[in-house]
Amino acid sequence: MLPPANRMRAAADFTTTTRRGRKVTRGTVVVYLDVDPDDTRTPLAGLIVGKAVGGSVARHRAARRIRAALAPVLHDLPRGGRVVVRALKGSDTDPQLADSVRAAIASARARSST
RNA sequence: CGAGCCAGCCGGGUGAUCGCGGCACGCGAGUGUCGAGGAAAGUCCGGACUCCACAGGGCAGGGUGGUGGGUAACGCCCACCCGGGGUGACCCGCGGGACAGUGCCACAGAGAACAGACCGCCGUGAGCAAUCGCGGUAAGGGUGAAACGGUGGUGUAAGAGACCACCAGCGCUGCAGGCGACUGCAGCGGCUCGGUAAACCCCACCCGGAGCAAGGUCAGAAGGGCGAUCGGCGCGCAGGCGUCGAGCGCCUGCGCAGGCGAGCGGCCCGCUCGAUGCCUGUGGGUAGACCGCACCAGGCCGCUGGCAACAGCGGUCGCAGAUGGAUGAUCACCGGCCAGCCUCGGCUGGUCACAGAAUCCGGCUUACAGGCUGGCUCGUCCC
Repeated sequence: MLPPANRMRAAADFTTTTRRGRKVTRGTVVVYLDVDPDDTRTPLAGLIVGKAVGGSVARHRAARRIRAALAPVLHDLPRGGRVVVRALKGSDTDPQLADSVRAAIASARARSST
């Protein structure tokens, strides 16, 4: 589970990140990354897990695995960083899930810094 | 040993690293402790709790349906009865009423609900005859899920409960057993009556509405407006009188309610509230925070009562509480299950179900890889 300070809770954060942020698709996940230089808060991360993933058990498993993959890379993000990860069908059983999440974030950072 | 019936239970384990939520303690870093299920599911019943309504009565609407018990309650559970199935353990049944009324019963068939006559049988008339007409009949054939009792006899032109005996069934009476549903025995009766109520309906009993986004607190305007009671009357219960009788009318007693204005949650009679109020106006909000929110119809053990469901008493335990939503991620070893190989004990590969709390309990229903325990029945063999 993510530390409380890094959890994205407000609906407004979700909409701005998915609209303004860099979008990178890898494997069974879609990552949106947005950096707001005027915001000095710690980086926030949020998840979108729809019914396409499966039933309640499958959705929770996908969310937990994505959060676990996200935890080690969160502190590398700059202040004001906003990450939203959307789970696609099959992500609850995808063995490469953690690699896909980290690769997508790295790719999005590389593109936004240019 | 084989086949089967019933009840209860488990439903991965251990370790390492990195994490999350609640509670308690601590100034703090932190420490300790607890952290998904038998179905948490479907949301189909029943309750607790909350708000609204609530004197009482009637109508409408919904539900339940053998009997007795259990329970906070139930459409649940237990025991029994009845009907059906099985050699048996045992299983199955939305199990009141079809002489209160109405409706419906396809196809086939001559005829399907005050039955009916196709073939046949019998009598009679015509005809040389084959055959045809008229009448009688329902024993035999045929149709159907179902054809208005069965067997034998008397009887007859042929036949028929037309009559007789026994049997089956229906109804009534008596006796015996049972708290009861009901059962057993005896007698009598008309001689025989269809099904469907998960069709309307009738009977008995039960039910106010909405739901934890219930509901409450933070939450607070200033200003303006709105007010009053003498009607002889209402409802229920009991008793009396009138009446053929009554649910009708009158009288008496007891209990409840109380006239104006406003409001009223199925409808009506009617009822409720009334200045800490209502209406208006203005400002804010569009699920924000906190409370509700987790210790109870509680789990386990023992004793007592009961066939049992269950109840009583004593002891003991503390058992999730999130809100973009915790209860996990990764790895190693072990263990199930399936397949292949083979030196019969291992190796290799695959796989480990259904499913994730959201106010809380009691049930029902549905889903579920694999496994364990106990009791019982039938068959075969041995002692």
